[in-house]
Amino acid sequence: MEYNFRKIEQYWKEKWQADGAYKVSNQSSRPKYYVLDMFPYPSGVGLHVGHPLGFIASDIYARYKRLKGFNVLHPMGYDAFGLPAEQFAIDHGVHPAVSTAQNIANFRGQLDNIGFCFDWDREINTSKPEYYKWTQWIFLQLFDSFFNRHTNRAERISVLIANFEKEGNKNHPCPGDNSLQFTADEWENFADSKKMDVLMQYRVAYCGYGEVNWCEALGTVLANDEVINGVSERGGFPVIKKRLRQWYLRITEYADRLLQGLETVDFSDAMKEMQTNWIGKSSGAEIDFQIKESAKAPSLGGGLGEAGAALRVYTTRPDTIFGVDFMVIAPEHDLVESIITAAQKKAVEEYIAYVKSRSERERMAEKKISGVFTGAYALNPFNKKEIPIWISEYVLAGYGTGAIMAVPCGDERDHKFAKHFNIPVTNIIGSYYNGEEANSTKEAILENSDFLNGTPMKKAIDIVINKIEELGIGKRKVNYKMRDAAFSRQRYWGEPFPVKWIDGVAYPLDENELPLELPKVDSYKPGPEGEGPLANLPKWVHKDVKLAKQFESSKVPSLGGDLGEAGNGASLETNTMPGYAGSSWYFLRYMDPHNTKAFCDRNVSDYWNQVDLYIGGTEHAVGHLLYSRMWTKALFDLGYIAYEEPYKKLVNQGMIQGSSRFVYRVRGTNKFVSAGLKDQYETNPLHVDVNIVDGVELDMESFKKWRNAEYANAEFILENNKYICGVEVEKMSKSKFNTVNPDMLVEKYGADTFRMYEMFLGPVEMSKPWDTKGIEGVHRFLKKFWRLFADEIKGLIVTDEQPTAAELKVLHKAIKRIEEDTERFSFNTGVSSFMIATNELTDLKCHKRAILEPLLILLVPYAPHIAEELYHQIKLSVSSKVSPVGEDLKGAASVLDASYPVFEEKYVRESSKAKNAAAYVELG
RNA sequence: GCCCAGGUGGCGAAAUUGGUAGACGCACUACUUUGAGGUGGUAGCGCCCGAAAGGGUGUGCUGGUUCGAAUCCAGUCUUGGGCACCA
Repeated sequence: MEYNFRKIEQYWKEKWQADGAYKVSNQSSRPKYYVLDMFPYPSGVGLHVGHPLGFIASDIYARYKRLKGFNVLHPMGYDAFGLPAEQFAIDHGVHPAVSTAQNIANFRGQLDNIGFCFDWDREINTSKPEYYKWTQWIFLQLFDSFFNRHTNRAERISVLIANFEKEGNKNHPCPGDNSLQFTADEWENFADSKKMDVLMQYRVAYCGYGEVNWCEALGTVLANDEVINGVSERGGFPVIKKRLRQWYLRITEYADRLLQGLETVDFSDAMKEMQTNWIGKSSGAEIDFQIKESAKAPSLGGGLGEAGAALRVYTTRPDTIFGVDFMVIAPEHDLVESIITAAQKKAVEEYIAYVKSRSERERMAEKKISGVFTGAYALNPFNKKEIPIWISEYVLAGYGTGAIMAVPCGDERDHKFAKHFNIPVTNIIGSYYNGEEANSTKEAILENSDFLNGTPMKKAIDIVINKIEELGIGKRKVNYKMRDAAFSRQRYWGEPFPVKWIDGVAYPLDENELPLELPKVDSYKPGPEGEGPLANLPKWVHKDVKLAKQFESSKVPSLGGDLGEAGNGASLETNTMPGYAGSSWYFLRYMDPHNTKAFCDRNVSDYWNQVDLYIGGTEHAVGHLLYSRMWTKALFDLGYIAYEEPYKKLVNQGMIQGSSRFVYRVRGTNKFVSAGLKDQYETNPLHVDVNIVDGVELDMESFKKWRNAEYANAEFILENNKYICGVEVEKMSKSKFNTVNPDMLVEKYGADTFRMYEMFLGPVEMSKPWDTKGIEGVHRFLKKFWRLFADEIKGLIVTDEQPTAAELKVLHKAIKRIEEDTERFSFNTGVSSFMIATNELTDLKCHKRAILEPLLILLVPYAPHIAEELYHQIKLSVSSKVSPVGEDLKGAASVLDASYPVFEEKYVRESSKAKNAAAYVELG
């Protein structure tokens, strides 16, 4: 009886499916546990080898928890909206729904190969109307809400309206426009459209304007990633900044709660830090600097500030105000136009044109200092010192007020700027400043600082803030680096907004009109004026959609005219939602995936509660994780769920990178030179398929046959008779020929070996290049493990003999270590622990059931197929004395359900005994 | 540029957290099983000197703290991830 993994895995795969072994009920007397993977985007290249890493880890943990007696929810689905499918459609004319369905089928096949315990009845797909109906529904809830700063939570917009009617907006200053103030009477007299405009500036999901990277030639908006040196990555066309109407989520209102929530969840410190930095809370002050009247507009009254505008800056260090040697404003700043002097006009315009071509990323990463003087001066509010105002790309319009007061002696970037443009530096920190480098200390005693001379900096911060508040030229201010989340895309393959525009006012669709289905299009080309492809469908855009009843009842007066009539100017929103819309709430849908009445039944979401364990990559640290946390908080605020943090514990799996191999072609020849000798020639490196390279040694015959014998006539310049390839670690990608298909490995070694090998590679959290070397060792372990149970000739050799002390010690040591390793997600050492126990039992020639069976059950999470098989072989053989070889196992109860309590009651207790025994041994 | 993480034999790594560095596995070498190939088994295996016994040295680099550092601190180099329209 040999280890025929193909037969075994095939058998159990089918049996589990037939038995519905992984079906999870929403009702159970067992405690619940929710293990969630970040669902994959079903890309055309199939499941990449990094995906299984996280999936296997979560699968092991889910199975382990099930062993421990929990009712475990462990679902899988697809984040199916997104740009690549749309780009594929543009390039190949295949509808994204079609290519996505194909990709999903492909993914599913690959996943099934690996023996996961997903409950496939709960599969979700964010691009299906049944799913995105609820994404749209949640959007409507966000649209119908505002963030009440007094209660610190989202509330219905009707609450706000009632408040406006009673007292205007004096207690609810407008988050979108600070200067907006009105009384109850004024509100009452606003035109309907004005009321809607005002409300829009309060909504949690709102429409506004924002700058985007616009490529005229491609007719699309581009990500910063897709812009390189001012031109598009695709095609190399010029890219400029363009102001477009955009939807946003008012995530900034949740900034404090997003920070506080971090204290209640079990994320890594690094993850918390990244989110904290992203939110970027800082406290300081906003200070107005008067602008000195310039020559071109002489002040008649002669008094300062009479007609002069003020430049408002945000600073965290008001204590350094006497060290301000210049001001810098963002090139997009509103004041630029009005303050530049005639002499500087040309230079400023040239500079702004240059900045327009640059992405935000480039602007921040730029080492070269650039900027231009406006010709204007601001006045220090305390000593009226004249301060030159500059423009530079390192100040971003979106952060703070888009203007800074520069203190070169205390800020490195300001210092470099000052040195570069020969601006004299005022030293206010005495010996802390050496003239060469800025020093951002807070310890100095201030000098050259007027009334602050002799004051320690830390004290001075408050003194200055109090003073400017007294003088009415500024105020204490908490600032966040985080901006509201841009929530619209000018694309096709995403959720349509359930919004209708009438005379420039946005109205929500009625709930019963959902889902607003994505229409079929013939062309995926963008619409006019930066609108999405949907704008090319006038019939769809103007189709008759009734307005939301909630609006008629919320005392926002009706719109006049019969909306059912054609020609009322109503049109549907043509933008679509971004990729993160569907993924912001999907963990809830898994709980109740077929519900047609609600996104998730409240009783069900109460039962499953938060995700106990969430596994996914750090690349989502600040995107998806923050958005889904915010959506969860909003749903909580509005009373739809009982908790405001989605994920209790987060484990970040590392990224599996590709290990690329290169050959070096001597320029202009058909000769390839080995890596060690390549410096002696002029060469071009060429990616070569990792699958025809053994380690670093090229299989030259395979190379000649590679790519339809493109290199059939290749000649090689060898070192030590070998052709050695160059190695580089890169992202895994088809074009780099560094992908290793998991299917091939499963075919060759079996799913159990593949699972254990992926874990054996190293800690789950760590990134590492994929390397198939070593998989043999894991496979060998499984064969060796099998031989503890079965002999090739004799068949099953498990006995009912009493175990010896030495054997028990091996077992208990193994149980202790494997349990600890599994609990702390150290699956690599978990696998090692299995290997050690197997080696020791082999040395002891131990084939006793009392030892082997517990070990077997412990193996279920790691290698479910072989464990189930052996478990049933023993059961049949030892209990009925019937040789199980070739026996039909149908009808045997699965270890996956019936037998778990056995493990729970019998072996866990022995495990704690083992701990005591181990402690005793150490002492004695 | 800014934020986060990593760097230990030829290779993947371990060291349960400041206490014998390199468990476990790969590769390699020798022997062994087999008609042969594969498989299985035994032993060796950080580097340097040495036949051996033994000695020296060793966790990216430079310093520091400590009786003691892969582990803590400062600086530095380097690789990977993120930086808001990739998901």
